[in-house]
Amino acid sequence: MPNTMKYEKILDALEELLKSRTIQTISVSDIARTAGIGKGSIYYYFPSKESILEALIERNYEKPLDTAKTLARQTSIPPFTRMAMLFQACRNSSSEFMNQENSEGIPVSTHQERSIIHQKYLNHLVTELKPELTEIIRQGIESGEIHFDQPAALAEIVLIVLAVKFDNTLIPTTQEETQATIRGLISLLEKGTGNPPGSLNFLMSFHDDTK
Amino acid sequence: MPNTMKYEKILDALEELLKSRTIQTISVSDIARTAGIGKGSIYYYFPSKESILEALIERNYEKPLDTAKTLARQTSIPPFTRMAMLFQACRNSSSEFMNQENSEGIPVSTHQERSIIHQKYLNHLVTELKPELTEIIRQGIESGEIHFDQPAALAEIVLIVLAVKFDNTLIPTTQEETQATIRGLISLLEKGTGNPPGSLNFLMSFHDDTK
DNA sequence: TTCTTTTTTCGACCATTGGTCGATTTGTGT
DNA sequence: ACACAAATCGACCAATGGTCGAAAAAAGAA
Repeated sequence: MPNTMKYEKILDALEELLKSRTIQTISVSDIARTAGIGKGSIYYYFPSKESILEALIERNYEKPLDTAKTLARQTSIPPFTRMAMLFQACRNSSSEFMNQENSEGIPVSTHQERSIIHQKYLNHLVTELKPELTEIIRQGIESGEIHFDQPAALAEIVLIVLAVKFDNTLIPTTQEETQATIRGLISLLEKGTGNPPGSLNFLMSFHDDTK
Repeated sequence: MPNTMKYEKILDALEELLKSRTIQTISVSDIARTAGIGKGSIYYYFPSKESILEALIERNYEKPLDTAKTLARQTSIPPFTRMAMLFQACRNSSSEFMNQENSEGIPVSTHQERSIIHQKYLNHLVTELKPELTEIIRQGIESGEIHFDQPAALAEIVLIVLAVKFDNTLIPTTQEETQATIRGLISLLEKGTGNPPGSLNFLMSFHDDTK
């Protein structure tokens, strides 16, 4: 508890700098200056520049993912509703600090430079949420709302598609295309889980929020 | 036609070096030395180090993707068979120069460093193959073999899942898990396209090749 | 061939970076 | 007050991506 303060300060500094620049253009000295500490101190808390970024990513994901997890455990709520909530949480966590700039006007190369972040995001989101979504689906199967015999696989498929589409830099497409794909996924889910067409449309709701 | 030779030489050099090291640990001087030319010449053909990598990736993807494309156009072959062939092509192109090392023994951080390559791969594969797979599906719909009203979305979903799972570094899992997910996808496809269970099992065939 | 002009090649050079290190300060227990 | 550990710092280092002007090759022009 003595020194966590400075540790967090470093993360804050990087987070701040990351809003207007890419990791590659941010030097360790920049981080130190922004954090208001000496450069040497940085390496007292982190072994490398890369590790700072990883720690920041971890920090930012923990919160939304944790809430999503506890949310997912509310067995009183019907499975598909919880699924929708989980989607929502995904979406929020994704846009949290990935799309700090409206991605217009940023050259393609800059997108590329963020690849480590995006990859980490994809990995975290899917691996962390897969057990939760699997459990939700399993409960849905038991209660007869979902007809599919491979809950884990289904969970992973859904998460992969959602994560990739939410992070619009991995495969940049227009809003319309993204929506079309999500709609297709829902359609596929309906037929695949034995639900009538349109019954899962409410899963889309998370996607047309304000802004 | 005069100087393409040296251009290719640079790409060859990077490709060679990439087999044993990561991009970040390869300096432009290294590339120059390996290619047997002066460092300055590199910047005569490429504007930046990053661009060399991109050109290399482009070069390596063109071949397998082109064959996959022409393959996909053989309307005489039934849709699902062509789909399987396309999957196969995906798989080959993915393992071509991503997994040059047996990924055992490589620290996680090293995996991360390759993220740009993997991201590029994912993007290329999906965007290039989506129109082709969409067309195949569309034909399958017309011929009554596929019942699904959003061919483009379905194509993208399938490609995303396959591309992510083939590239086992984005979300590293065990072989068994990967297989389980693919099996789930096929299951989902069967139910989603109105085909009897097990009828699309042959799509798995591509996955248990030698080695 | 010889002269001129353009294209290509090169490595010394530069600014900057990630990371190290010993010195110095701050904190803590006795 | 003392000793000892924890924490802080910025000068310093080796190495990097990229620049530049000079010089060699190539290509015309005569």
